[in-house]
Amino acid sequence: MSGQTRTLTLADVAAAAGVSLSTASLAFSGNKPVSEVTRERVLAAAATLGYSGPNLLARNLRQGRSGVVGIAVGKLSTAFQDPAALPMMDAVSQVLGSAGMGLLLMGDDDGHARLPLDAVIYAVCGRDTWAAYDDLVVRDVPVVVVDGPSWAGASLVDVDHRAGCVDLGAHLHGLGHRRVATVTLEASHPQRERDAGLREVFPDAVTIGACPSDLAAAQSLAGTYLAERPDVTAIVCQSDVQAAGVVLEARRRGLAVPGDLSVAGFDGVPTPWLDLVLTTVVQPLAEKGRATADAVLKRIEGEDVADVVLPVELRVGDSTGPA
Amino acid sequence: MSGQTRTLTLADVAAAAGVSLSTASLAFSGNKPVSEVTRERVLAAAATLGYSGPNLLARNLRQGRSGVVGIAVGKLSTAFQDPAALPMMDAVSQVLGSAGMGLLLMGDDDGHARLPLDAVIYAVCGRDTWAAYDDLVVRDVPVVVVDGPSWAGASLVDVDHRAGCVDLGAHLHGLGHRRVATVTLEASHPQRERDAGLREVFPDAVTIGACPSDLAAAQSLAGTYLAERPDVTAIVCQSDVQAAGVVLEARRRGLAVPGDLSVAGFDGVPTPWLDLVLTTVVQPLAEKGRATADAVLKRIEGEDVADVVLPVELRVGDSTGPA
DNA sequence: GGTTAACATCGAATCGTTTCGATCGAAACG
DNA sequence: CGTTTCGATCGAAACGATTCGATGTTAACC
Repeated sequence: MSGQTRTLTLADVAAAAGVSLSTASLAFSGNKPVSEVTRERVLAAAATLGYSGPNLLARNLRQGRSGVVGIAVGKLSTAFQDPAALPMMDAVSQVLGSAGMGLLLMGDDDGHARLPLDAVIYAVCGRDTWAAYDDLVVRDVPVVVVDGPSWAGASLVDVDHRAGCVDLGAHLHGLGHRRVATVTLEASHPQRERDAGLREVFPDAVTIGACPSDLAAAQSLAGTYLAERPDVTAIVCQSDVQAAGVVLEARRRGLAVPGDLSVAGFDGVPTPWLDLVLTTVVQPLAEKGRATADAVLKRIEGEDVADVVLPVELRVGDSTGPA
Repeated sequence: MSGQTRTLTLADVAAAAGVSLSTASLAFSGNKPVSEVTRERVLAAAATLGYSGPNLLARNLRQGRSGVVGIAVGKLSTAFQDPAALPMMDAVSQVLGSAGMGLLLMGDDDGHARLPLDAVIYAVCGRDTWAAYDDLVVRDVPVVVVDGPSWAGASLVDVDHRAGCVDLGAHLHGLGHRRVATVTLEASHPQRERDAGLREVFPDAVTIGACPSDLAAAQSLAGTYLAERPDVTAIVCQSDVQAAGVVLEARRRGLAVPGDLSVAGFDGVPTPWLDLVLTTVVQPLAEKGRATADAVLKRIEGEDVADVVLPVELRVGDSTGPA
């Protein structure tokens, strides 16, 4: 009544219920059996007092974990624009969520060093985020890296970029293509692996250039290249979005796809701006996310985790045809 | 050497440095002045022992805050597919980040009730997330709602959807349009406001239907409508993505935009799949994000925050013309 | 009927800081 | 020179739970 109402604690509830502090704690957490009648008495007392449950910060301190996993994604808006990122993040969030943990976005910029994270995922990892990595190692925070490269002390979840591109190359070679060009991503582990895979089949593939997974960027890149009327019969892109851009641009210039030019992508994401099925390498995105989350949870429990490399699958669509 | 190395605490550092625990704490936090020589002695001791800084969970408990702000976004992949969401999130993350706070994604599904959040943002708030809202109120967690509706106890950040649509309607009316149709979003506060605004100018506007902010969905919706060869001269969409879909579909059916049909959108986001500038209502997305983050920070400090309604701006592009 | 086992409850220790209030010496002031 | 002020340091009290080990109490078993 008079004066500031002090914060309610579990001790207050215990007193009101006529049980010990420890019993009240058990009534809430259920970590050890409590008789039904006592539990109800405690919960009733809590309801009467208006106690809204154990203080989570106190629990965190005692248990030595925060329940929060960070995910480094570089610049937010860039990272999420990649349609391949979303299904993965979705799966991660779902698995962690059902384990009672939350996913915290870590931009490049800011001082997340001050947040108590139970683990960190390096997903669309820019070079910039590596600095923070050392700090995590010092603080013994488990790290899981998605899409390589492998770091000391970090667990790895990856897909077999290389094999996928080999398959794709073989497919094109089988169709009779001999002169192919490629649109790549900016330098990164997946970029290097995919390129290497393609070059196992076509060592002399022409690199048109690198650009982000962005429709307009790929379109303009393809535009300047196609303007020179090159004699390639196929263009392999390192993402479906790029491939879509190339298809649109080719058509704009009067080239039939796949009649005059075959185009292939990577990822296996929806391409709503195309009316054909893209030939591409399909990543198991959701599974990648789940594997990542599983690795995180295991690492938090202190278990060792073997690196994971998931298989990919070539999907032959309508965007590739005989040379 | 022998045995498990116990966790290092600030007390160990203090002892090694020959100062009191409280002084050691101050040396790290800088919350009160400490002589230069003592600070260095403490930091040196910490470095020698391999102490990686004060335990953040303990600090959180003591200070009564976690440094984490939740953001409710419904299903992750859906929320982030909306290009209008990203610049806002980006701004939120940036402002919070520079205040040393982190942004935690809250999906519909899971038990984020167990995480100690300092505040929660309801952004792309589905009906589903409301249940959790009551819980937040009980626990006295500040809530900021973006894009309405206003809830008891929550701060509000919004843009003037209604006025924007009135302006847009006036623009079309000025061009001579009298029969217009509209593509709306699923029921939500912005949806209702935008519709109401349009109907201030065109009370009899035909509702084509509702769909998510998704190119393909809008395209198919527009397709079935345009197939009936309606006599409308303009279609107003509640998002730019929808508008882009309508433009593409109209052209596919041989209608010139804006010659035969004017099309307008809402948001002011890039539409890379169009070669024209969309007439639209431009939201100040980054500012919306900043305002949201500011409100969050103030509410955490216990300050009261006035609701914010940001102005929008009509951008006349090439997708609308005389009726 | 005596020995175990299982269960419910309790008291006390612990998690590792931050921060309040007091102390002490030195500098500033009139 | 006596008094105030200030800065640096310290000891002790929070912060609010979880959990270990101990203590009765009752049920089960041969």
